[in-house]
Amino acid sequence: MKIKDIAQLAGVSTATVSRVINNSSSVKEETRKMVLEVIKAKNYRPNITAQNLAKKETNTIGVVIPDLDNPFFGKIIKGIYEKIEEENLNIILLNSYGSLKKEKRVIETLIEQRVKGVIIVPVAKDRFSSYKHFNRLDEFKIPYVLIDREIEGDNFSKVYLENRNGAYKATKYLLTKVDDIAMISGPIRTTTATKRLEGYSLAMGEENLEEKIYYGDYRIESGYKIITQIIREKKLPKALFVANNMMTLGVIKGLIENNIKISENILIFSFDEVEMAEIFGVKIDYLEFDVKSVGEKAVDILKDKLNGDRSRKIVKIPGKIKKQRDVASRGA
Amino acid sequence: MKIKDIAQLAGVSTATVSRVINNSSSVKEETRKMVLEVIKAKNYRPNITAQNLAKKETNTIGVVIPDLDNPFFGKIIKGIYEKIEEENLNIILLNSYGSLKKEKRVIETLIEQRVKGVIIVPVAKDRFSSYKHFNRLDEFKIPYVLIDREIEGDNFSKVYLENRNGAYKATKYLLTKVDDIAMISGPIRTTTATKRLEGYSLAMGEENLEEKIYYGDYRIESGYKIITQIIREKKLPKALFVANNMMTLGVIKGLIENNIKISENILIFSFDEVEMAEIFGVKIDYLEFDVKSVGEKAVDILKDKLNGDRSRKIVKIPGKIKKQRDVASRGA
DNA sequence: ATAAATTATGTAAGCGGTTACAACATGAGT
DNA sequence: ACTCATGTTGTAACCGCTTACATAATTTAT
Repeated sequence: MKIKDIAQLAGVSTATVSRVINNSSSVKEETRKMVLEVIKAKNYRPNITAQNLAKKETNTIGVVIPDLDNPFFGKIIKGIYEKIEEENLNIILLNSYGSLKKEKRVIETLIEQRVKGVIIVPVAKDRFSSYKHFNRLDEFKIPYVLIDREIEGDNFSKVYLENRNGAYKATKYLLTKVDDIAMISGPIRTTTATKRLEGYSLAMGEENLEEKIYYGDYRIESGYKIITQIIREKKLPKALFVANNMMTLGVIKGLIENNIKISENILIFSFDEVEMAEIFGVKIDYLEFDVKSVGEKAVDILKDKLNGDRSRKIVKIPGKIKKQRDVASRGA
Repeated sequence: MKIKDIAQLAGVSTATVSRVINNSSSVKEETRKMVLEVIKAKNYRPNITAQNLAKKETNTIGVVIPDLDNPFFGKIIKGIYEKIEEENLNIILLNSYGSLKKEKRVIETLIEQRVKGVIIVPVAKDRFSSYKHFNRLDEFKIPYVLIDREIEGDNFSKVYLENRNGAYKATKYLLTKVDDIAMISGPIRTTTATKRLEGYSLAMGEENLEEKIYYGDYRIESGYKIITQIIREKKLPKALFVANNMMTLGVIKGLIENNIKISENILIFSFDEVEMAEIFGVKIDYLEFDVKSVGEKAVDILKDKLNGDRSRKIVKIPGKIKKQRDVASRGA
């Protein structure tokens, strides 16, 4: 069942059918109705591939994520989805596996697909390693926006969490409680880690306090190892600012195993949300981000670009300090 | 830059270029090299839309999920992705939001896209409500496979977790420890809940033990409410078999809040994984499923169908009883 | 009533590829 | 040298839809 068949059945030309499908130029009300009836009767659906070819455009945008089953990215995808759904666009989802090589391949795929735009979590930390990929998109005039990870010295449009300021706020908050604050940082080769570290340093510096920094790699085990070592060496600070939620989980595990009471013996602040903590009765504070909005903002920017806006846009998602409800509620 | 341009530059016909791109019929080695050089030099990528139209097929499969940021589905998507990646297929991801109406719309979208196949988590519990959608796919000869949720009395190909037997195994396991086992079931309107309940009943019946069933709705709050009530009424069983991980979290929360020691005062068994438990030092047992393989198997089935296999395929993913490591490891 | 403007429709040329078919070149067999 | 099979290439139709342009039908203005 193609447009020609419908045209024949309705006794009109394919052009007319196309017009009613696309609501483009004027068609007599009577004709329109008739055509619609035939379409309905035959349960006809235009072939989007053909439409796209004829219109020289597609209705899909590419979304590139380094890890498909990470709920953090799930939320971002959700944000993207809800926004583009309204526009009748579709998502084609790709996994970069956090590898530069894969990222490159995946971008070529997106080019072949002639997607309308791209939203991507870049794997590279510095612009040199990934400039070329993104320039390829430029060649094909496919607009894109980077999300979540910053690239040092880039000039791309992007949206990400406020790392520096978030860490600063977090540390400032901790400083209202104690003055002995250590930090478990992410790997310094990542910009997120660097920025978060900067925020911590700034806040500590303002009070002329000594910094104590441990370097992890953003993963659970890393947080676990570090806290275990700290405990062994009996160097427990009054408060610990952990650069991401995964490492926080490792820290929590280590503390629980060693019977150290979180919030009594030590304050824990996680850079981002650890939703499970409350459920398990562990009282930590964290920065709460509207992660979904990362996706939403990215779509907004992409839409602007699709409308010809050539300016560079940067959106930082602000974090909100979230204090765990106190145990008081237990007895209630 | 289109195939014609490449042809011109290489001094051959578009047919020849197409041949080297597709590695279809024989092309003289010399010509092939030359064409490839031009392609490389010009960084040319064929337009897949055009290819698809000409070949009357697409390279995308549709994946419909009811909840984009649920890591459970994330794992399934990952499984699907890894399998289809090898085949040079792409995923177009759609959200049904667990709504029948949305599901219907989304299927029409997939039809318009003329996807090659569909993998979908159906929202309906009974076949009457969703038969029509799926028949639409049949009309367009688009093969599909249902995952995760069973539809009562259907005749579709599908892959899902072993609900009945899993629950049976779980209960049997608990029976080796205690004989006072209550169950928190999911909503009986879902087949998963019904099957899990059956498994529990069967095992209890075999021992002539009394069943004690509470009905929840698969969500955290529901588990929390139920356990709170049980505690208030002082009806705590020796063991509690909870029909899914979300409700288990609610149960854990309630128990912790009430200072009831899990595994000392009560045994908790979750139908599916609660990864966080170990981290937070909570000892529960659960059925472990290779969730990723749900996606993988679905792709296998889809591939068979694409190769013309018209048979109905059903795959049940087996669950493995996972006992939480004992606290012994703490001191070590 | 007639010209001009407007609306409704059809014709046919693309969109960027693939592929059936035909034509030509090459090498083997006799 | 001639025939035939095989390998290589080109021509052009086609995939299903959109749209510029042309034409026909209708309405509006005068």
